[in-house]
Order: sequence, then structure tokens, then C-alpha cells
Amino acid sequence: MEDLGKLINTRIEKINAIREMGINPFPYNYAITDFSADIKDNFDSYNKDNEEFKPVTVAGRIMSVRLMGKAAFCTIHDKKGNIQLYVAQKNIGDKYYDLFKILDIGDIIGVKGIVKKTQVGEITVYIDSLTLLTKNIRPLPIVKEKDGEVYDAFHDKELRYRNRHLDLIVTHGVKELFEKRTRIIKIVKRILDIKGFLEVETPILLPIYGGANAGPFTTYHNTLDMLLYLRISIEPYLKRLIVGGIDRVYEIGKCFRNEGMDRTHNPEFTMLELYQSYADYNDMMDLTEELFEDTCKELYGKTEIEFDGKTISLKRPWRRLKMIDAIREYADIDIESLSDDELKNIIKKHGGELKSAFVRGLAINEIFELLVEQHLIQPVFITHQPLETTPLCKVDYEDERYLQRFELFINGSEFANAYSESNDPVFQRKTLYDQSLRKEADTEASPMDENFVQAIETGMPPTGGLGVGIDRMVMLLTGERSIRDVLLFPTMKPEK
RNA sequence: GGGAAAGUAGCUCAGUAGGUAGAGCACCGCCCUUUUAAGGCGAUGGUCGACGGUUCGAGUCCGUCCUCUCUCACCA
Repeated sequence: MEDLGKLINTRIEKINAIREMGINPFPYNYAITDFSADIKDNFDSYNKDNEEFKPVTVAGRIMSVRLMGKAAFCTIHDKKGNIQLYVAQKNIGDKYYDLFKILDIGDIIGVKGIVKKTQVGEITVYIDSLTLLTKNIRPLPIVKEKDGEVYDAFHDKELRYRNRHLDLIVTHGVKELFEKRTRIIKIVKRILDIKGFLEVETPILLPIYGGANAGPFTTYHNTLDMLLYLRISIEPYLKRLIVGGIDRVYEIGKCFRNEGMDRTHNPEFTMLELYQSYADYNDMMDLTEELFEDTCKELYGKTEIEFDGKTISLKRPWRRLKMIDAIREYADIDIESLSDDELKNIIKKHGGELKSAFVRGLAINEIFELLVEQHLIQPVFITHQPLETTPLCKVDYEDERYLQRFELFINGSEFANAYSESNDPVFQRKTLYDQSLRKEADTEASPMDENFVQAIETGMPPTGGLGVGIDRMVMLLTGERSIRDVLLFPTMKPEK
């Protein structure tokens, strides 16, 4: 680190030298009129036969310098890309050429000039004015490039995640990836807005948590002298809004689960949850297909995407398969003909485990997760989960052992989860109460939410509800295999 | 939590039998007015992730720990 200190000190001394030249190394603004990509894309409008020129003013960060005595080429990076500058002493004068010579990679400059092609045909701004806009003092990682091939890329993932500002500057495609993430979320919102869903914001700090099976984060409010939880789902509040008559409602926001971290799990992650009155889980399937297919089509103009070396087709309709039929198809097991003990043996044999006391429905779900999930590559709605898997869903009227629920699987992992929402207040009170009693044995069971149950007692219309993991959707649509690559600032342990 | 791999200069990486720590780029000095991984000459720069051990001697061998990556487990 001492060496880095030396490098930084050298640059701090340059700041003093620049001030002694009568130049402010940190001026207040700069009127940009042009951007790199626009100049390159519309060369003809900036240069007519090398005789008529439309002057440009561009600004950006110095990414490389090739200095040759009394003239230099350098490349700057602005919000639209890179462009080369030709900096000649005779064009900008001795004083500003002296300034240019002590500038570093990482400094931000503004330049004025005319656009020409060099001998080898690269569109270049031949500058006649140089303004230092910000002096850098901390060296950037140096990334080299030739013919589109990148050398010495900023590879270290830890450094990239911890220093996303550097990653955005020097790693190709990172900025574009996060722009795409934002675009995906905007498309999803637009689709929902057009359908008449109201976007809302509900509390993240809660006195009581629920809506999912997950460990919560806790925090503390000093004035109220009380423990608060960070939400693990948005469901309990959106359902209150459904009761309140906002009959199509959604929120896209952070949820927090105090659980393990891996390639597809970050402690804080972004969920879409939506609720639609007078709809059921079939309507939610249609809507889910639409959200994924239309977003993909708008991004890429097609419905096939490459992911993890596989081609995945998001073209609707997708397959709809009952959980027990999926188990029969992929594991060749006829669940309904088997005894509890036989289910236990299957789970044991495949290395699964059951929480607390044996519950047949949870065992079936476990077998599905152990034996089927990984095979579900193309989009498929797995429906009719056993009723014990959640207390918030209506049972199917054809077979009350199973739910009107689906989970969407793509490439072996879950992307969405939806119910025909339970709105029977007597049933709801009982199941939530029963679950709260299980809390001793099952740390992920939620405590009783009295206010939520009272809302349901007020009368919630028949409602379809849908939850989509936005980060995973972004991963799918960008081809990224790690959630950390679609989060600007993934959760990291502090550096020592 | 298990397994595997990794951590050496600001960045990207070498470092072979345990014997004074290397390269490219960046940075510093000099030359250079069409370069583009610019080039040439020269110089600086390191607690080899941390701590302990073995040894005359450890980047290298052993142990513990830290961080990250991959993977398995866990996970609505």
C-alpha cells in the first residue's frame, strides 16, 4: 500500500503544479454538445470532404495516451463510448500541452475541436482546446485492447464487486448490463401499468413478518424502543390494499432473507409481487407468460435466448404440469400409491431431510425438489402443490389435498410463484395460527399477524397473486449465471 | 456448513529442488508530430493475504485463521 501512496502523492503534487499554472483542476461545469458514438455514427455531418467542419465539444475520462513528443493521441471514454483525440502542441499552445503531458489515465477532460479521420481511418477529434475537468489521484486498473480483444481485463471478481465504480469504468459491458436491468424492470412496469395495475410502495420495516418461509433480518427502533423486521415478502401489505379496493396492485422492491448466499441468492433481492382481484392462478399463468415473453421480445426481438449453454424458448403457451404428474414423469414415482414410510425412504435415499414431524404434503414437495426440479429446463408451470406447503393459498376444488398454486421453473430453478389467494377468514386465521405454533420447531415459520387476518376478515375478493424474482429474471434475460453480476453492489463481507 | 482452487507491485500474471522476489502495463525521467495492446532508453516500486511452526535459510513445506471464486448442501 505504501507504493500506492506514492503514486497518489505524485498526483496530488500534480494538482499543486496545475494550480500554479493558473488552472483550476476542479472546475464547476462544462457545456458538452457532442458524444463519442454520435460523432462516429454521423461522421459525414461533422466533416464534409475534409473541407467543411462542424466543431464538437466532448468530455470524458482519459483511458489511454500515446504521446509522441510534440503531439499525442489519447482515447477518452464518455457515456456513449470511446473516441480518440489528437492533441498537438501547435494546436492547443505550449501551456495546455504542458498540462496535457502531466495528465494521467483516469483524469476527466473536456475538449473542443474538429473531426477528421487519421491515416488509418479512425475517426478522431483534432482538438484546439483542452480543459481539465477533474484530476484523478487514484490509479485506474489498466485494461488493454486490440482489435476488440481485451488484454489484462479487470478480472478479480472480489475487486470488481467491491469497487463497482472501477468495474463500470474499465470492464466492457458492465454498464450496458445494468442499463439492461433497468430496461427490463421498466418494461415489466409498463406492461403492468397498461393492464391497470397500480404501483405502490409498502413498508420494509415491519413489526411482524410473513408471506414466505424465511429467516428475517432484525433491526431496532430507538424512539419506539422496539424490535423491527425487514420484510421477507411484500404479500401481507399488498393484500391489505386488495381488501381496500385497489383491485390491481403491484410493487417491485427489495426483500430481505437471512439465509445462505450462493450463485442465485443474495440476502437482499428484488421481488415483483402483484395481486389481481377477481382472478385466479390460471390468470396469473397467462400474465407470467406475457411478462417474460414480451419482455424478451422487446429486448431481443425474439423469444429464444441462450442461457447456460442451452437454448430456452419463452414463447407462450408454456407447459402446465401438476406436481405429482411431474414426479411421475421425471422420477417415475406414483406418489399417491405410496405410504408415508415409502415417501420417507425415498427422501432418505436421495439425501433429503424433513423438518420436525413428518408432514405428507411437505414430503411430496421435498421429493419434487430432490428429483424433478433440476430437469425442468424449458419454462414449465408446476401446479397443484400439496396444501401443506403454504397457508395462504386456496385448495383446488377438484382435489382438496392440492393447491391452486404454481411455481415457474426455467433451467432448473424457480422464477415465479403464484396462488389463487386464500380469502376464507376462518381458514386463514386457523392456518396462520397453526403455523405460528410450529415456530418453535421450524425457525422459518412466520408468527401470527393479527392485523393481516383482520383485513382478510373484512373480505378480500377472489384474488390471484404472483411473485417473480426480478434478479433471476434479469439473469435469465442477460445470460448472467451469478446473481452478484446483476446486482450493482452485492452483499460482501467487510474487508479486514 | 462440506469439497476444490486461489490470494505475489496500482492492474494482469510468472516464480520450477527451500537459497538475495520477476515480467508487461501504469507511475517517474529522457527521445519521438499519425499512434491505437504506439515505440525506444533508463529508474522507482513488494510485510509474497494474516499469524504461528519446521529449517542455517520459507513466496515455496506444515498448521490455524481471513477473503474471494467454483461446486455441493441449505434455501418459496
